[in-house]
Amino acid sequence: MTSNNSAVASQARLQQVLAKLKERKFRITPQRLAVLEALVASERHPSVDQVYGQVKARFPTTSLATVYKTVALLKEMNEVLELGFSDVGNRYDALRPYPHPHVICTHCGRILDPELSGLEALTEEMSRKTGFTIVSHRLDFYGVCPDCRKAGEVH
Amino acid sequence: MTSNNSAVASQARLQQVLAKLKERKFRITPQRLAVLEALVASERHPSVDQVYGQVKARFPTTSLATVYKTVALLKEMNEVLELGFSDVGNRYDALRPYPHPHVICTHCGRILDPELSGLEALTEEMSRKTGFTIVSHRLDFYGVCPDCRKAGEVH
DNA sequence: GTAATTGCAAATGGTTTGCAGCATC
DNA sequence: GATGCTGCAAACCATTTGCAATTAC
Repeated sequence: MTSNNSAVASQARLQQVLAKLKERKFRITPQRLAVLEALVASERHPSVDQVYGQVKARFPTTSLATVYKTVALLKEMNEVLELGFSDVGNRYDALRPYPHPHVICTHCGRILDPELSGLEALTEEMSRKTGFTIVSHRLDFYGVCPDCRKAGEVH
Repeated sequence: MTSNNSAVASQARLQQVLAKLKERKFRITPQRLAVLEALVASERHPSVDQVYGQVKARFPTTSLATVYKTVALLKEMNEVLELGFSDVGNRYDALRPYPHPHVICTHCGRILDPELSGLEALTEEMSRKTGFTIVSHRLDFYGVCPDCRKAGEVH
């Protein structure tokens, strides 16, 4: 069921982004479509290289530069969220292209997107204490996921 | 007073890091000392290039590579916090080398380090909802600081 | 004296760019 | 048919690395 749900969700998201591209009179080329599909198909916050790998499987002539250009275009349209990690480089989230919290497992690299109810209060506290008008944020937690912890305990 | 206080604080911090270097039998070269002093003197979360600039003013022969190597050493010793920004590159904080929240003004680039009381609760919520053991985090808010907002209103 | 550190120059790796040819609209 | 897009190769830029000469201990 989960896989069906996310397949449906990514289909909807794909159509949404395609509509915005057309609206802005950008062309829907096969390469662009493939990049978009790869981005939207994954909950995994893929890297450009991972996207490139998937795209090349279907369109072997596709170049890495085209993937970069498409990602840059989507970034500019605010249709993809870029997550820069100094150790592991840039990751992308085209399903939720707005700031949201992440938890990253430092052992297996998995990234989850939990909902946190306390974030608004924290933003408010920040704004009150500094006088800043807060526009955006980045919140990542690092730790060990239950699976990796279990695996570690065995030894 | 504020400038005196921070001068005292950075002196103390400098001695602390020097002690740890000696303890680990690392040599205190003039270049290393200058890099350390530059790092510790600034509340501004400087880049490697900015540190290099300051160091070169006192030791013109110093190379950029040496600055990188010193920063890498301090990073490995957990005596400096690296803040990677995908747009503006890496910034360093040797005064508070542990995870803590930041607010970045998207207009003037200023970075503040406020204390947030609600962060522990949020970490706890995250841990409870995902089952992760949380080890570390990264929390940045982006917005406009009071000064820049005022400047903007004038026009 | 010896092992660590420096400084140089070359290498690296992820990303961007210029441009000729091609494909979408 | 015109304009935008692709793919290639070269350019970029921050960071890292190899190594001979230097220096802290």
